[in-house]
Amino acid sequence: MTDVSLRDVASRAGVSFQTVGKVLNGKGTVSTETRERILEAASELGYVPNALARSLVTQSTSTIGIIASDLSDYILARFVVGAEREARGREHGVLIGSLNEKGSDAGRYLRVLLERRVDGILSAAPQLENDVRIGEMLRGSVPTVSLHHVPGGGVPVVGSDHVRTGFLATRHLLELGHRRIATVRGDEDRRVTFSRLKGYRRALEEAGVAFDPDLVEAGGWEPEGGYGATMRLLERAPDITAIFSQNDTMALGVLSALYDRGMSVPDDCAVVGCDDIPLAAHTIPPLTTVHVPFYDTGETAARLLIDMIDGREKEPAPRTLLPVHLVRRVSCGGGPEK
Amino acid sequence: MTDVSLRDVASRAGVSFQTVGKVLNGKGTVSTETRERILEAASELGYVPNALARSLVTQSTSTIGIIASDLSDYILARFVVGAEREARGREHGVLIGSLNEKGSDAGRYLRVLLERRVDGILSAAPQLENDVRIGEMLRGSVPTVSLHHVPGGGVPVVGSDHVRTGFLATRHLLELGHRRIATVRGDEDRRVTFSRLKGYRRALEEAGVAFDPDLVEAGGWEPEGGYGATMRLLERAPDITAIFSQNDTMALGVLSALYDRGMSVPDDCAVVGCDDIPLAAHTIPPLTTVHVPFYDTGETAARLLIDMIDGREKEPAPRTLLPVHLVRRVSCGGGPEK
DNA sequence: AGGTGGAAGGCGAAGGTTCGCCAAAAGAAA
DNA sequence: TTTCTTTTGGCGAACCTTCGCCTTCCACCT
Repeated sequence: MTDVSLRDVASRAGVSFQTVGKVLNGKGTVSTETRERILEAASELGYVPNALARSLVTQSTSTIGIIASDLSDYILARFVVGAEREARGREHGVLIGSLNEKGSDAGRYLRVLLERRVDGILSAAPQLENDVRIGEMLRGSVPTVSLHHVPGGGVPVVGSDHVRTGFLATRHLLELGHRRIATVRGDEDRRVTFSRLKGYRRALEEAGVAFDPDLVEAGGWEPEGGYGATMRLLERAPDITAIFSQNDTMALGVLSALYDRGMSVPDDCAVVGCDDIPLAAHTIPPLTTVHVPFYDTGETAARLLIDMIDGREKEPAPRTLLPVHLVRRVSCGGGPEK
Repeated sequence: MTDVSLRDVASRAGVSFQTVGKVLNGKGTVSTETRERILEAASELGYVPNALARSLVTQSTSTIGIIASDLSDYILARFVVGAEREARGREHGVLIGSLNEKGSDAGRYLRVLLERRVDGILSAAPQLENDVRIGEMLRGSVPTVSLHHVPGGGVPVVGSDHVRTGFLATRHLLELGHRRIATVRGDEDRRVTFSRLKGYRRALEEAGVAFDPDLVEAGGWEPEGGYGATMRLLERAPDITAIFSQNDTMALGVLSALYDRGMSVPDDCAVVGCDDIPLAAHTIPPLTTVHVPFYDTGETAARLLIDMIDGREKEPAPRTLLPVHLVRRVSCGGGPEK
């Protein structure tokens, strides 16, 4: 790994290093003869341009930083993959950091990104949505796009329509004739919980079904929580005929609980999830759910961010919501497709 | 984002920029008085050191590059999270790229990493395990550690003991008294498939059960494949009493197939998976599986890589295998714990 | 008084690029 | 032949650090 520089190539080709630069970047005018001599020298020496030096002078690293929650969460990983692909397609590198659960290392990590002079930042860490300090930092640094709310605003958000997600799931159950529809919700400190709940209530209202707070139970996002919430619901309101789980992961627990209670899905109780993670298609029975376009969201966010960096996008929309749609499978009955 | 440099801080504090450098890096000797003046000026101006310029002179970026498969795969994501956490704990940044399925963009991406002068590379893309050209590139550049085989060798590999994985799963079934044990295997072009198959055969052999090629069926890693493979197995060998699925994802399909055939798990057929992905604990019934420490593997790989970069590790072991262990749940019967 | 030594801080170079500008040579027009 | 234009390629500066070395100043010792 003896680094070979423009100078080395130049001395081998018998020209100045600036001329080599011209050839390699296809700028300026150089005779075909010298050009070939230089190209040959470069390939013989195995020249690899030094992006560091370039960035230093151009004041741009062609790198975006992603601040992410735990990447082993499928949903987050999809965001990131979408964003990374888009960024790479646009000749941008991706510097990534996976935060701890509390997000308490976000400040330090953000600083690392700024030291490395990333051209922009993509925030994909919902645990930061109430963090005022981080919001402040994000607003005041490089161009930023977020996949979640940023306290204080000023940072464009790209996401999906969570209200509609809750609405579609609930309306589907209503259309199938259910009237006692329970919901297993996520954490109270997350906005998405309220949005999906709002969609649930809106659908009930439209159908003229009264909202019953007894039918809402916290499930904490994970299967265990879904299991426990279902058991409590069944205890409290044995007359429910359907459950809307505010994500597919909890729905796994919901299904387990119903199974353990000897209830058949969808006959004794219909279940609808949301997110449409891959194994939703492989639960027993396959889960009807609302598809949320995580990959596209990441892609869109990266596109917007890079447009902002390029200066192509001067007035980014403060919110971009991608559409969601219902995916009918078996857990609600009513046939796989309308 | 008007960048403020050492010079700016210096002129505000009335000293030379080199002195500011000394203070900020805690090197040299500077009087307490000037030090404070400098610190104050730096914080007033919001000085953020420029890692680019530093790297240029120190010839080290404190950055590792990760070449990864699709990050939305849980297993890969765990590797990456482990590696990233370890790297960050050791003050290293992570530049990541998620390859396409074929890995055909690996060459280009590798070049990007080299241009950015990463200090080392972590390869986590099994689709490259037969790619001779990439093997060549990896061997001849910066320090590298791989999570999969690299053609031509010369790159230390960190992984888990796949043979033992297959062995433990199969032995468990044998111990429970099964004799007709089928296995749903992964893709033929992947080494892990052969290793797990080898473990399966070894366990059979130790127990004095003859290997029957009819009991091996390809499942292509995904639930659909596991479903199809199970159906074919049931057709061909209706006397099987247990199935070892070479990953948990396919096991989902195995469970669905058995369910659709009206067979009860574990009474009519026991199922054991491997990998221990989170939802293995939440299938119906909960899946007995072999735990594979993906996070630790990533962590270990990053640790080794950074030790190599530091020069702390001169003769890395060509192979480091982390231990795996059986996790008993319900899908094999025999009680949750021994 | 002469000498020694340490603290404080400045200086110059280097690291590998990009970019604007200038000089020399070559070709075209007069 | 002279002059003008174009092509070709060199030059210097800038980007922001780190690092080794040097100077200055002051205190202390003999």
